[in-house]
Amino acid sequence: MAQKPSIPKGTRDFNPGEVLKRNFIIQTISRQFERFGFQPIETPAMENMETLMGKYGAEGDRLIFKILNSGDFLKKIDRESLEQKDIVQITPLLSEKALRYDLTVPFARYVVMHQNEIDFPFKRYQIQPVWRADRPQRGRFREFYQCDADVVGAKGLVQELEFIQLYDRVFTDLGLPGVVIKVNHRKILSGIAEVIGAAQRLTDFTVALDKLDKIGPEKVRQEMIEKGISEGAVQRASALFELSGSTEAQLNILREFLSESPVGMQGISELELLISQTEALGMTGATCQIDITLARGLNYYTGAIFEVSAPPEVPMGSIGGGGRYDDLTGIFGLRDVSGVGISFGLDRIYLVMEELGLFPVALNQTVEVFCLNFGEQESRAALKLVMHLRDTGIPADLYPDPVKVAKQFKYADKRGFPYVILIGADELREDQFTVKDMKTGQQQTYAMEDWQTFAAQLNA
RNA sequence: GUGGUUGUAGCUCAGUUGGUUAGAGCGCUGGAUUGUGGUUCCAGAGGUCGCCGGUUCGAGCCCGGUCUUCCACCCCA
Repeated sequence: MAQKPSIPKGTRDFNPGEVLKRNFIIQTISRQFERFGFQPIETPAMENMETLMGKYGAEGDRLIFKILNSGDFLKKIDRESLEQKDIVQITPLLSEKALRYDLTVPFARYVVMHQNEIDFPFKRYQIQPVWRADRPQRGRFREFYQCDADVVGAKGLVQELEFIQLYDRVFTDLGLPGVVIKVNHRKILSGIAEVIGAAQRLTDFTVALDKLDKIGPEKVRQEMIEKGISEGAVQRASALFELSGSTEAQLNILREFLSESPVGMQGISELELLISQTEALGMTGATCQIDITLARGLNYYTGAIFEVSAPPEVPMGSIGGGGRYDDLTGIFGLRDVSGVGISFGLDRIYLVMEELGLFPVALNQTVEVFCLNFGEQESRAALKLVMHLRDTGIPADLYPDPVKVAKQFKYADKRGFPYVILIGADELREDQFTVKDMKTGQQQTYAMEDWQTFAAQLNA
């Protein structure tokens, strides 16, 4: 009995039209990555459990897909640990591999393992799927693609500057308007926490602050207090909740607020430099603005942080993010390697572009010339012509069976082929071929030896 | 992980207070002078109503479970 086929929750099939559009995005991104000097690498879908666990916080560990060991793994587990039902204790015995959760941690592992072959500073890009055991929602999948570019072994602020330019160029090439690149600096956040006396609760503070534009100042205050930040501290921070105005004005207020915090002041001067340099360089489409509420959950960031929001008319959350992490490879034993990186969320960019109708229409027309099949003799002549066209670089195809002409035309129409070639008994006899323009319906006959004339017209 | 939501033909959906052989549009297949598609006309195929169990004389409809979809949290691309 046939079973009804299905695929796991949060995963998708991609049909030909979708793949062409996804490839368009991937090609646009990777072209710019290469133009900016990044080199491609790939890493395995699965990593050792220890490589991933503990890198994304307690919440992240829960979302890592674990791979069940092969063989009689239950034999190794004693009755006692089974009966205790302690997941944390038993998991390492059941599973020693997991699907990668992002591309940054595998990259850090890669850098450490290949440190002797790598010429630093190393600029790499990587476009591969990642997996998260999240609950699927719109723009949220359990299998999705990240497009990452990172530099390791470079401390200068010029890298951050380059990443803002890279974001700008990619979104310009994609034709996605209204993209805003929000920047902040982890040291500013540390400084604020320090000044208000909540340095111990930096993560709780930033996570709550990050929600400001979503839930409003009142709820943010509430959440901070619930997380154990003192009312006095929250009160002091409140002054920053309504921070607005020009970049200049915001920085001035921050400078005053953080004057007692050397760390905070350092963050301000870096951010200020970044913004002014970006303005000096100019952008081709996107805009760049300071957002001190931008926090980004991943706690390995230590310097500038970026986040790219979808255009306001499409509710989608962020379509990219990144930042500087001073010690990502430290946990794998390689100290003092500073890194900066950004990521593009392919699947969300796809949804945004689809919603706004921004994909070039020409993408789905793969085959340009389609030859009908009138029988054995005729199709042999047709195939010869098709091969000539293919060798000229024109995508051409031949219907495989000599079925009814109406059926072949119907097929050509549905596939959207712009030109149909007929070589029937008449054409074969006269050594000719007839071309039908499917849009206008007009037909023209060429001598077989003049096929290059036809090919030249297509390319014109 | 918490709370809610959805599931009927390939697709989009109807289906009255539980009551005979479950419908529509689109799509699909075939036909309307065997070398002409996208428009028209005619005919046809296609469903164990997500799955498992329960209530009932009787369940697409009620109840429980499960999977799936989408949404809000959490978190994030």
